[in-house]
Amino acid sequence: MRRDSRLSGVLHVLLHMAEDDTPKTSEALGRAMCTNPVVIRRIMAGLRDQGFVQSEKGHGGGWRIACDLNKVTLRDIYEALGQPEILAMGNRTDMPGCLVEQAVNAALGKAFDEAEELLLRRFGEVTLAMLSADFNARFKGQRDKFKLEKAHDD
Amino acid sequence: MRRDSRLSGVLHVLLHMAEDDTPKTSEALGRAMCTNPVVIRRIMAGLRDQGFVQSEKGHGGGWRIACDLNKVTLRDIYEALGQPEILAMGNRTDMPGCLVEQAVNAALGKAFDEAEELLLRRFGEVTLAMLSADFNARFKGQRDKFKLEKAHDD
DNA sequence: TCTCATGTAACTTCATATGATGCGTGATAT
DNA sequence: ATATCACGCATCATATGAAGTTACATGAGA
Repeated sequence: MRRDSRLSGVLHVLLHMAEDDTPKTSEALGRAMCTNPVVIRRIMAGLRDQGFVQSEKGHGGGWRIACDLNKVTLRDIYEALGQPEILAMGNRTDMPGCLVEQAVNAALGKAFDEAEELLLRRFGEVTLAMLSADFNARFKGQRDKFKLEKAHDD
Repeated sequence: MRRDSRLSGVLHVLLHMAEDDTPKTSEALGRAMCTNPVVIRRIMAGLRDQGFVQSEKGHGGGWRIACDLNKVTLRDIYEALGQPEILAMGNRTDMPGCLVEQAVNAALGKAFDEAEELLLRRFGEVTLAMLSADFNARFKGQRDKFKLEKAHDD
């Protein structure tokens, strides 16, 4: 079962966009994501419709953040992507009248629902601003490490 | 994203097998599951290797339960299937060195791990005996309902 | 020894996600 | 004005993996 990495990908793009306010073309974002510009547009379409990003045509056009990073959570982005499937497993439904199947699906379905709910709850607890802050902390950490290494060279 | 229903399917088969101790052929189980006998064998192979079921060749052969239903949980069956993917989503890993990707994957990965862990924990809490009991309760319920309806006809 | 049933490997569909192409529309620079 | 740039979108191509199918070998019992 191949895993869907659109959410991971679009967050990657958003964080790159968050670093400065200049519009980024689909082509540039596609290069950064090792994918096709059309795929970028396809993914971003949902976010644009929800007002999280905006796009401009023509010279100097491209994509730009259009929301408060403190207000938008991973769950919002997940939903803007069209709520892709979370679980790779599911219930059989070939024989809805079969009591065996009903018993099995009841037990599995409960576990599935709980896991999905937990994941969405966690998504709802993380804002884009938190992600961006984490990135900047990592960036600072790496820079300091680099400085330290350089200091040792002196 | 098409959902994997092997776990649901194999539990269905096991519950049918649990109803009586006569061997069931792959062909009969395949009919009950609307699938091919070879698919049944393929799925059951893992359970056989773990000793949860046993198969016999030749006349009167087929599949039979070979474990204590009280001791075996959904998690055991899940593992006997080869631990199929639980989540349909995952992290991008195209650019492991990218700090943005690290930040994104850290946040998502934590949520993913928690959801998977919860699901497996729930699986571990349900035994095959519980499923079978639930089925029998449903069966009794339906029979009583049927009796009641019949009583009204009189 | 004939039939039945599993054990496997190899092959064929089939569904779906992703990538690619082409053309239309609007915005900006010259 | 018009040439260029960038998105919008429909459509087609490709790749991947699960499920289904076929074929044949092996072993057990009638």
